[in-house]
Amino acid sequence: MTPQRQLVLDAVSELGHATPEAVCTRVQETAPAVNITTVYRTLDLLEQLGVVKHTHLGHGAPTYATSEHEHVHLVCHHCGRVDEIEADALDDLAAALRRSHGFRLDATHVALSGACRDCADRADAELAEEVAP
Amino acid sequence: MTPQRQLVLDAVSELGHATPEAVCTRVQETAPAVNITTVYRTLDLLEQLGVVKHTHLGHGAPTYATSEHEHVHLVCHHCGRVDEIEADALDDLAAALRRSHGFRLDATHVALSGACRDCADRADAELAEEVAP
DNA sequence: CTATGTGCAAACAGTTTGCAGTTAT
DNA sequence: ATAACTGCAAACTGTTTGCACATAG
Repeated sequence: MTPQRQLVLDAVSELGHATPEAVCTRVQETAPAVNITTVYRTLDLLEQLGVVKHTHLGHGAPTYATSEHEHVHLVCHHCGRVDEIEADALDDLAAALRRSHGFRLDATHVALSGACRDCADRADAELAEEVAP
Repeated sequence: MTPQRQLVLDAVSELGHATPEAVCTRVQETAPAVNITTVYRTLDLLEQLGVVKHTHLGHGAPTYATSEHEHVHLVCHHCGRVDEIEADALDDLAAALRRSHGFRLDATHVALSGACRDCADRADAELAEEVAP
């Protein structure tokens, strides 16, 4: 465990979900020479070791978090807001997919996409306005 | 509707889910001068018009399909295999998320990640071998 | 003639790779 | 001295942007 690796792990722990870029920026606050290449390599390594996991929240860069920090993400594709829910919220679906298709769902790896409450409400309001202006 | 746009739409229809690159390659078979920039712009346009939709199947480029072609995707993060299931398989989950979080799920926009039957079975077999070699 | 569409080159973000220098063992 | 780790530069994929030219209404 080199100093760089410790710093990367610390950064992931402190930041919650963070992109490699964000981790790098954080690490560079205390060790400016650390290169983004090292961050990528270290994140890969830590993931192989099972210490961190990455999640795809959407189009952009993935985010890394410590492995304890496991939940399903709901991302709003209007405003980008990210909510977290308990992983067991998808247990029924996972069981059904396994039964019907032999598919073993990894619910935490990819976020669910949709509209958050606020954006859904706003869309409804705008729709109502068009109908009766 | 310019010739380029028609070609892009045709390519999307014929290819099923295709990345912008793949669409471009297909279009260039009949119109070699068409640029990938035009493909991107046209796909955006067709999506605004509601004619096509894109889905994120994983890390790489998104795939485009005609809007009729709506289903949920199951991608295996071991072998990359993509299965399609009916969109209503997630209706219960969608209802639950809406009730509990006001979140309106768009089940078709992002694929569900996991292990397909073959890869799951193979992983099980390897695990058994380690225990009793 | 004005708006729209196109192609090209260049930029961009995110990520990976090759290589040389460094450090630990 | 051998292996592992790091930093840097360069490549790479996927995507967007600015600009000049062409076309159509």
